[in-house]
Formats: sequence, structure tokens, C-alpha cells
Amino acid sequence: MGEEVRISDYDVSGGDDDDRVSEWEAGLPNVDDLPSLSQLLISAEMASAFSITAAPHRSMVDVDRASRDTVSSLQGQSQQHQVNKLTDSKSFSDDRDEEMVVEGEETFDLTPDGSDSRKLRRVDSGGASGGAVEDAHSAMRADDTSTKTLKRIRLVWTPQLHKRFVEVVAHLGLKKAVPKTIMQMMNVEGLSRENVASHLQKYRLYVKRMHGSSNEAPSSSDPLFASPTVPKSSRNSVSGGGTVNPHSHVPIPMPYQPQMVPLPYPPPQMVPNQPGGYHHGFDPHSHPYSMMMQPRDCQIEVEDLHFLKWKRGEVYGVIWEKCMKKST
DNA sequence: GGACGAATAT
DNA sequence: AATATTCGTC
Repeated sequence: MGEEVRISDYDVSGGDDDDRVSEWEAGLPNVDDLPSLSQLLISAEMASAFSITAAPHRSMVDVDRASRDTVSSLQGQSQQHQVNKLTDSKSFSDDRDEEMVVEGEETFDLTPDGSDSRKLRRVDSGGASGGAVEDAHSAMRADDTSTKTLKRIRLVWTPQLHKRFVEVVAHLGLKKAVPKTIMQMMNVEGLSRENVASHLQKYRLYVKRMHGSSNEAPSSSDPLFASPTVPKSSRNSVSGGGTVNPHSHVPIPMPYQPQMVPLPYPPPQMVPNQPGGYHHGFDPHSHPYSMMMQPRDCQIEVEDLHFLKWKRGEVYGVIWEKCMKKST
């Protein structure tokens, strides 16, 4: 349902764009209607009062260059921007007890330019050199599917991203949690299997390490471990609701800052990065896999997971939840 | 040949 | 330390 929208959003086939461009151009004001760029729009007094100086004259070349710079910088920054946005937005966590307000449309997007970036990587392992510099025009063209010269930039696993990762791994169980599956279930645009594999490797090491040291809560040594979730009890079979998730291991979170704000799974989403036939991210009807751990506050651990059904970006129901007081 | 996971590189 | 890349294996 949402998929078609996404697909059209990322449609890069030329025809439609041409129409829209000409439509857009038709709506532009006539040259005669536009004031000269050099024309003063405010009085001289006003200008001096606000220390406004006249902008230097700009030629078409300057304007063109500036717009290219803007485009290329946007392409370069968009990923970091997205990541930062995720990091910043929820800093004021207000924990709701019931009534988890979740914006179903919230979506991760790590794609630098909104188009297929998964294939961008190492197009030129040996050659390297002026890829990004080369043809500015091709960079501006909407159809970038052939010019994959952008290098995938280093992914930062924000607490939000990691949280979703942990949720998915917990849902799958450590056995079925393999990179590709995780990647698909995380449903994050621009997230590659390699990204997940690397993170998963670290995660497994962490789990192993935690398993060895019988005690949970590394406490003082690792302040980042102030995780609100439950590392222990991954062994005991899940009480209540058993059928839905046979392996509802309580996830062992990695040392990241606690994330109190529930970050919902977005509705299944077309991942434009996926090659060819992959567009079925996940079917929400047959797989109500969305779940989240939502610690209320520091005193409460979440024993089991909250499973939510998603449909058209809305929560249909909480299947179960179970919390338990921390014994301290 | 693709996916996985461990080893290794950055 | 975190993440990416390589490489042997299935």
C-alpha cells in the first residue's frame, strides 16, 4: 500500500520528470516580471541600519556554480543529516505509560540522495580518483543510476538505529538473525547487508562476552551500559503469549545510551536500494513483527517485548507486554 | 554466485 | 573503538 507511493517517489524514469519540469517552468514568472538581481529592495538607510551591504554582482556562471555546489553538498551531507536528525530529535524523552504515541510514517533513510545507493560502493576499487570531481552535469542529472561514483560513507549506528537492530534480532532470535534478514526487517533505506553484518558481528561478540560474565550490568566500568533493557533471563522460556514468538529472547543490548523513546517500525516500505524483485519488505498482515521495548523509567525493566501490529502506519494493538520491577 | 562469519584493515 | 572490507567456507 505505501509501497507504490515509495516507488513513485523514487521513480527515476525520465518521462514523468520532463512533464513536471515543463509544468514547473510554465509557472515561472516572466523575465520582465522579475526585478534585477542588482536592484535594491530596501532603502539605503534601512540597509545601513542593518549593516546590509549589496551583494556582489553575480553572473550566470556564478549562479550555476552555486547551485551545483548546493546540490553536491546536499548529496554529500544528507546521510549525516539524517543520522543526526535521528540522534537529536528524541532527546527529551517523555515516557508515556499507556498511549504510546507513535508516528507510523516515521522512517529511517540513510540514502544519501534518495536513490539507489547500495550499488554505489566501490565502483572503482583500483582506479579511484576524480570520480566525484568529474562530470558535474551528470551529478545534476536526475538519473544517477549509471553514475555510482559516490562512495558509501561510514554509517554511524545511532541509538535509534541500534535499537531497531536489537529489536529485530530479538524478534528473530539469535539463530535466524542473519545479516540479510535483519537488514530487511529493519527496513532502513540505505542500510546495507554489510553494515548489518559488521554490526552483528560486534553484537554477537558482546553477547558472548556478557554470557561469560554471569553478571549482567557491567556497571561502573561501562557507563554506557546504563541500558534500560534486560540482559539476563534470555534463557528462561517466555511466559505468556508464547505462541507468537517462540524465541522471545530478551535482547542483550549493546553499550549504547539508553533510548527511552519508542521508535516504531515503519510500515513495510519499499527500499529503493534493493535490487530488482525485493520490494516486499515485509507483510504486516502476516507478520506483526513490530515490537519494541519500552522501559517506563529507570526502575523498570521490560521483561518481554511489546508486539505491535502495524497497518497503514497505525498501531492496531498491543498484543502483550509484561514488565517487572527491578529488584533494587 | 550469493550469503555468512571470522579475520583483518582503516 | 567503531565500522568497513576481505576472504575462506558453505
